[in-house]
Amino acid sequence: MDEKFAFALRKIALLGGIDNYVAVSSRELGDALGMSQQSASKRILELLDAKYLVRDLGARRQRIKITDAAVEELRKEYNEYRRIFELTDQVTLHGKVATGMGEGGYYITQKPYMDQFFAKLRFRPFEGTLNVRVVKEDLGKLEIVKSMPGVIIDGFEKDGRTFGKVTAYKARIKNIDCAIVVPERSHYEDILEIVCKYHLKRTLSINDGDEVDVIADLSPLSAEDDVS
Amino acid sequence: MDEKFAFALRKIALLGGIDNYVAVSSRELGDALGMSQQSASKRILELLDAKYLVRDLGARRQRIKITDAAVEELRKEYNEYRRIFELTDQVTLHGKVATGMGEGGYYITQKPYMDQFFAKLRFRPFEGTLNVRVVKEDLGKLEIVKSMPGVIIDGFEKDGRTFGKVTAYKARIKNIDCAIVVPERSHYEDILEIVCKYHLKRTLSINDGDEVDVIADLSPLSAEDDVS
DNA sequence: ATTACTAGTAGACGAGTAA
DNA sequence: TTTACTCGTCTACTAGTAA
Repeated sequence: MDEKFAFALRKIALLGGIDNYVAVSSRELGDALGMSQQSASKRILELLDAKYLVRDLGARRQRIKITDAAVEELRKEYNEYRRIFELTDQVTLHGKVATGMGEGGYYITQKPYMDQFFAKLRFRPFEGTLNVRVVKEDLGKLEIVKSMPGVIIDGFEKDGRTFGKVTAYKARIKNIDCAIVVPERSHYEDILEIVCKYHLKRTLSINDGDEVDVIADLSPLSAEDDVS
Repeated sequence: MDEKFAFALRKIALLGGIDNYVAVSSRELGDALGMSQQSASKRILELLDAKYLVRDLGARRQRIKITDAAVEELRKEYNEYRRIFELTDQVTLHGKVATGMGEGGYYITQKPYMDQFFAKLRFRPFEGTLNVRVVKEDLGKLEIVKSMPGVIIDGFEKDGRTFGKVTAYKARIKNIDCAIVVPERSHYEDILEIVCKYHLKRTLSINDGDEVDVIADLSPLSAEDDVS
């Protein structure tokens, strides 16, 4: 997204246009943005065109509201600031062990994935992933983790089927090294898929529904050290 | 600050240039900013000129670092995002009762101040302010409070002496209504000066060094309702 | 009051290139 | 390889003004 859009959307959000329609004239917005009424008017039209803003153009005063797509973009910037000011080198994600769909395990145990895991993360995953449903309050932290570079596990083709690229992030559960794996096109936004050389449920004596803390390692250096 | 500066500084901070010199070529920065090497080079020169960046121009690779002034600007934007995504209508500031310098009380009991307090906040302050030193972790929240409009108490002149503008923010301590007052040019960055119609120390039985929570009211509407 | 068009201008950007 | 100059283009802005 264009940075000037983010700037305008942020100011509109501060004026209250994030979950309600708010009456903001182009002059007022211009003042908030440090620009002329004309330019603010144009900016509003651009934001409407980009579907970042919806408007209720009344007779006297327009009322505007930020769309979900715009909130998402703003949250990305917010997460950048959190990375700058809040986070050190690790993030704790709290969640509940979810009933695995099993499918994740099928994917990850494909040999090309396994070989890359061993080369890049130095362990061969146990055949099966632990699924953790992250609590709502920590979804923002999860977004931050996903915004990090991580370790890229390349995709491949086999028997005419495409296995997509996967990003892995070093992590720990109760001091056991593991990795959070995020398929290129993951559908479950709040589910962590975790791979480990051990059978985590057995090793840690945890069952579906138990609460766990997953500590994701964010230090970029640790992900970079290559096979010697 | 120019928004394009903030954008560049944010990306440099994410690349690690916030508390260390970091090697970032103009091409790398250009990639991060979605612009050409030439433009990124120019942006760096502009930031150096504006004292938002310092540089160690080595033979092969330049190393850059963000200045404190730039961090301050970034923190302002961070606080805007916190207001958007974190805060509801109140902020709790934790701190310790500090030994009052007494001077705050002298200022606030000036009649022109007192009259405005009564007109705008509906109470006459007890002659004396309660000083609370906010814990380090809550200084960010304090900045957010100060970034809100608040209630403006106009300055005045008396006997050739200038009494500056003061901003007041509605607040509560242990359910007693009070106000945080911030002189236009306040020197103590971590000290809250609190005024109340009661003698707070006596009423609440608190002494220097005691820990207190000050709940600042951020809802903009409550500050706007005028004298009827 | 508003919103938003047109026209003119300043400045932001990238290509080419030097050091 | 770097950084950063000049220069041409194009875009983003404001002023004037209409509706």
